[in-house]
Amino acid sequence: MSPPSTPRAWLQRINQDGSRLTRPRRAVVAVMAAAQRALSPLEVYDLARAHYPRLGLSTVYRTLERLVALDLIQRVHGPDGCHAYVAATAGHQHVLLCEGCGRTAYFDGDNLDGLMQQVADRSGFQVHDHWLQFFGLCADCQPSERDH
Amino acid sequence: MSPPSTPRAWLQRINQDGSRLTRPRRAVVAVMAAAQRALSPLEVYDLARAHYPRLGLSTVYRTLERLVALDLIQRVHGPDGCHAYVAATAGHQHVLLCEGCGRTAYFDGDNLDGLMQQVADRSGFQVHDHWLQFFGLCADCQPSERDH
DNA sequence: AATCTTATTGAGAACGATTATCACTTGCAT
DNA sequence: ATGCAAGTGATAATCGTTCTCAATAAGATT
Repeated sequence: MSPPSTPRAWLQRINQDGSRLTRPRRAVVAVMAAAQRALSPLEVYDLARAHYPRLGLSTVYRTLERLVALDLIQRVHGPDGCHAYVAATAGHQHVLLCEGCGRTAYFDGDNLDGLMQQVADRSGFQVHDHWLQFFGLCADCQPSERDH
Repeated sequence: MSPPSTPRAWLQRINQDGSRLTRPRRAVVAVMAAAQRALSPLEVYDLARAHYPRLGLSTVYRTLERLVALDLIQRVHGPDGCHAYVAATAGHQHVLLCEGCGRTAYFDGDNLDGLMQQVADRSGFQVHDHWLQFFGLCADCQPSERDH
């Protein structure tokens, strides 16, 4: 049940959905499936025009929206921007975000069900979703001891 | 070391910082110190004009920014908007957000240090911050069994 | 291959939220 | 009371996102 990881598989999934396989979509998919980090719509636009120069910005927005709906990508919220997107992973995973370069990784969280239940009981809230995100610096963005 | 909870104490803190105690600031502080839920800048603007009608919107933005810097309020990120503010709490707390009305509560999270360490070891990231947020419906926003 | 239908597209306008500008005001130290 | 720098608000400028609509092209049908 893992989301497809190759552009080819993404395109199949789009097709299954009844959507057309257009060149603009191929370009956006190529970029998002290859991205190792969270990208803003504008970054996607710039990168995708390398594949298909007459791509329009509106189409990037529309396509990102659709890829989110298909669970192929997900939106990532950070302290600064809140409109970056990365390839999604299987199931409910938690995001680890590099504040230097935007690189993302996923990790399995602790089981938070107990805590959710406890909080629900105490607060009277019905808790039905959660975010757990870690922020830091990836290996490449850490100042090495020597550099100092 | 808990942040002050009365408007009076907030004003003292602003004063200590070397900032002037102006009427626009008093109006914004009055609103934020009383708010039980996350407010957008525009909402703050509307509410604060009840206290001081010739308040300008720019000043609201500037004041919110300053209150964040003083740790009196904090920015809350939600699935939809990312520009709402609530009164901050002592230390590192986690946010519980009502998706119906925006009401917020805080809870003490599990100790995530172990998980952070584990993730750091596996990923090579230096992890130095985290977010844990729960989303749900507060008691008032839950559809009661009868309403169905 | 030619045709048709309709989803999709891109250019540009429109929009809403945030930030910058700048002459004027006001807190507050003197 | 006075002076001055911090702060203010009206307005303009800017940014990211969404809307509009005529033109295009995917893919089914023949």
